[in-house]
Amino acid sequence: MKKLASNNIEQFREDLVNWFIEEQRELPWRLNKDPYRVWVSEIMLQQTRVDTVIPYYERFMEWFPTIEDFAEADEERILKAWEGLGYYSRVRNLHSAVKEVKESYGGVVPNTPEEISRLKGVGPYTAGAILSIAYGLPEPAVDGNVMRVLSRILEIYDDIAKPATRKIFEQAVRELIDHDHTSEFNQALMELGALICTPTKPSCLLCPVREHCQAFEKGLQQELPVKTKAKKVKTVHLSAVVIVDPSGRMVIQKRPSSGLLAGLWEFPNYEVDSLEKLKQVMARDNHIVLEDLRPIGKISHVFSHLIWEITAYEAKVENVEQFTETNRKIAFVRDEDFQHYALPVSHQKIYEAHVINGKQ
DNA sequence: CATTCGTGGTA
DNA sequence: TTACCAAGAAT
Repeated sequence: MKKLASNNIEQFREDLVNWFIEEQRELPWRLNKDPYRVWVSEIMLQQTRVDTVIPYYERFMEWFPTIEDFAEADEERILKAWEGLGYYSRVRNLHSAVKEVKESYGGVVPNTPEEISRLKGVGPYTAGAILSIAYGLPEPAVDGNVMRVLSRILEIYDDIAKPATRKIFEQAVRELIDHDHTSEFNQALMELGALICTPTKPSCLLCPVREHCQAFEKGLQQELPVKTKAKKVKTVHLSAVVIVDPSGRMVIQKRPSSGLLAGLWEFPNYEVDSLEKLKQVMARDNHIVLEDLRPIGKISHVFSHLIWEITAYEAKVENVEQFTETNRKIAFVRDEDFQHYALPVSHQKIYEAHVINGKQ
């Protein structure tokens, strides 16, 4: 790793911060520096694109304008606020942490690294982001953008896929950060990564700090950062069924409170590969006989580490209340109730297939 | 440290 | 179509 010459650090800070002040995007979480608003934005932005987050963030702030509003919300409401964003443990952890701030910190987001890092869902990046953006403290906020940008500027070859590498970049930021403009400096590194110093084909000729960049000087932009490849994911075949009765009620069940898609609702489903096996399993486990059962579609759900290949069925029964399930909460809902439950995208597609099927 | 945790966009 | 990616944290 090369270091910037000490007499150039000051110029680097000035070039970077001035560029950010001039060129930053207008984003809803930049309206003010309310620590709660900054906090929510940082949680939503974890592994999630800015364009995706914007509408979720604006609705979230309408539903829960203050820490008190969110602390008082119930689980179904917070999951509904997050429906479609992914990584649902984020909103459960945020809810737990916000309640903790209300009860233990008088509703004021703590402003020390030790205290803020104790909050659920607040890791090294988010702690640094809130402390530097909302409170002006000179703490590093190292995300994927920052590692990419600084790997190029400082010619750092450490593998950014390795957890230990983050510490290298945190130390670099501690040496570089502008103590008088911590918010702008940290956001500028990320904004530069998003707008100029992109993963492929960076716009170096538009870069405000290319004079300070080792990779630009040596033509190494495409070689950095170093990042090892991820392994490919496995596939699981599922059969899911929309059980509906003459009154229009459907059966949904709540997923466990931890693990994949925790706490979301879904149509009953099993890891079986045929209509007959689905009937057998549901007769055994749910004490319901599905006689009028037919396929309505195939849905693929791609996760980070897993793929579901779902065969969707519709089953017409006399009374959905025949369905029992010992391990999970269940609900019998009509179309007008359906919107109050948060479902994963694949099960929303199953519902769409059911609706389309009914119109034919 | 490696794996688990979503979703939609893009080359 | 495949692979990678996008303001990471918990386990």
